[in-house]
Amino acid sequence: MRTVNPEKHAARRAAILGAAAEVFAERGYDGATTAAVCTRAGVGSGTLFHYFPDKRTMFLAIVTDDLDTVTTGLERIDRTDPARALDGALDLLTADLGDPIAPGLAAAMIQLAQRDAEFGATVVAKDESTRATLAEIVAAGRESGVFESAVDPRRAARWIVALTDAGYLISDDEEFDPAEDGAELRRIVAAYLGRRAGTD
Amino acid sequence: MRTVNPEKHAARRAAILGAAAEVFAERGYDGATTAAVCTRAGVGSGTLFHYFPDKRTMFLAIVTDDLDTVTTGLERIDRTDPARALDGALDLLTADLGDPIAPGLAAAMIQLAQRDAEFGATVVAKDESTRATLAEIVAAGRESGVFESAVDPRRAARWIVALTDAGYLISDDEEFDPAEDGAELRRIVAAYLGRRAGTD
DNA sequence: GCATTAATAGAGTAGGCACTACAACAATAA
DNA sequence: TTATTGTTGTAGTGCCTACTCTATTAATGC
Repeated sequence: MRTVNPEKHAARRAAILGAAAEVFAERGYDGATTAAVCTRAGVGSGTLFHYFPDKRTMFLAIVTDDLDTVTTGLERIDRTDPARALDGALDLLTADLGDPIAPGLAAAMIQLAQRDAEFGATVVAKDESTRATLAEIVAAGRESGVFESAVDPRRAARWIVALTDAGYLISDDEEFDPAEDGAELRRIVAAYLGRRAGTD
Repeated sequence: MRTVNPEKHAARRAAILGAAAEVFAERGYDGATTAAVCTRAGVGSGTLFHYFPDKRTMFLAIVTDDLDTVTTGLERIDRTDPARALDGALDLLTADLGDPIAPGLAAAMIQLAQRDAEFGATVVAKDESTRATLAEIVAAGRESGVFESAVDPRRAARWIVALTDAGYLISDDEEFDPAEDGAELRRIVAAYLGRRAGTD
């Protein structure tokens, strides 16, 4: 008999996923070849398909992990103070702004979501929960008077998510600085919501 | 003898480009097949490659046309009044917000720009000229006191472009409304720049 | 009408793709 | 050691890709 070594298995799997994420980010979903992933991960194709049944599953594993981190994080946010809750939400949404593969991965996601109905549905679902949480925070902030602008909470939530997405798209720019531009993003959101001075 | 009919040639070429734009938007650059373009345009592959030497040239023709429209438009903007100039620039940047193929095309652009150095350079160049124009408008507005926030003009220009890009990203959403959300985008920019009330 | 040649379709081609079959290997349990 | 079984690499396999070749059609000038 021989038993499985779950640690080694998980480590190898993670290494392949890391290499795959880089390739997907650089070449997009269709542009990424399994051969390129094998080369970068330093494994043969037999090994690759021993760990993952197909290319699509590999991509889903990368992306849904990232999305889950955000959505579960948002659920755990303490919403008693709207200003703090907003800060926490923005922290989560902008957590990977410094990651160089983030913009490419985001573009690949958009691409596949448009064609793959099942994948698109899961992305929309995750997005919806993010928006719902943000909308609640915005609504609470307006009621308590912390946010003074007359924004529609749902529309505001959509735009805040879009704004963070936009951050990822420009994050491969030479002039982009994760810290500075992260702060700028917060300033834009604060101005948009009419956040009272001294609450940040 | 027989001469070329430039009108018919141009018309056919435009028809193929239109079909190609749809396919590129739906499937991304690598996902789009020339066969799919042929089917949608209703031509054989021989015809397709009679009009375009290869797939890449086809994509460049679509994208550079779009980019040129924006950059040349921005150059022609009357910059005497910063508030009006900003409005005009935003009009140009958000002109295609209602176009259903815009988000897919944008994603395909990002994807190819990351891998194709020459194409990436032209995209960056166009982007740079857009940013430069916006930065000038923002700087002028700050000097004249129309924009009251202490923003860095270049950074603000980058984020305004990012914000319009964000608009395209969410424009395939069910809840998206070109008119309403276009207005919301202007509100965000106005709040961000601290635009004095009554100037819009 | 006739010659010329642009325009077009469609079969064909070489290469690259995701994925598989399989043999060899290596780690464990007895 | 030996049997067992997860793990790995190599050499495919058939399909799909961008693109080409060639024969045919049809529009023009004389």
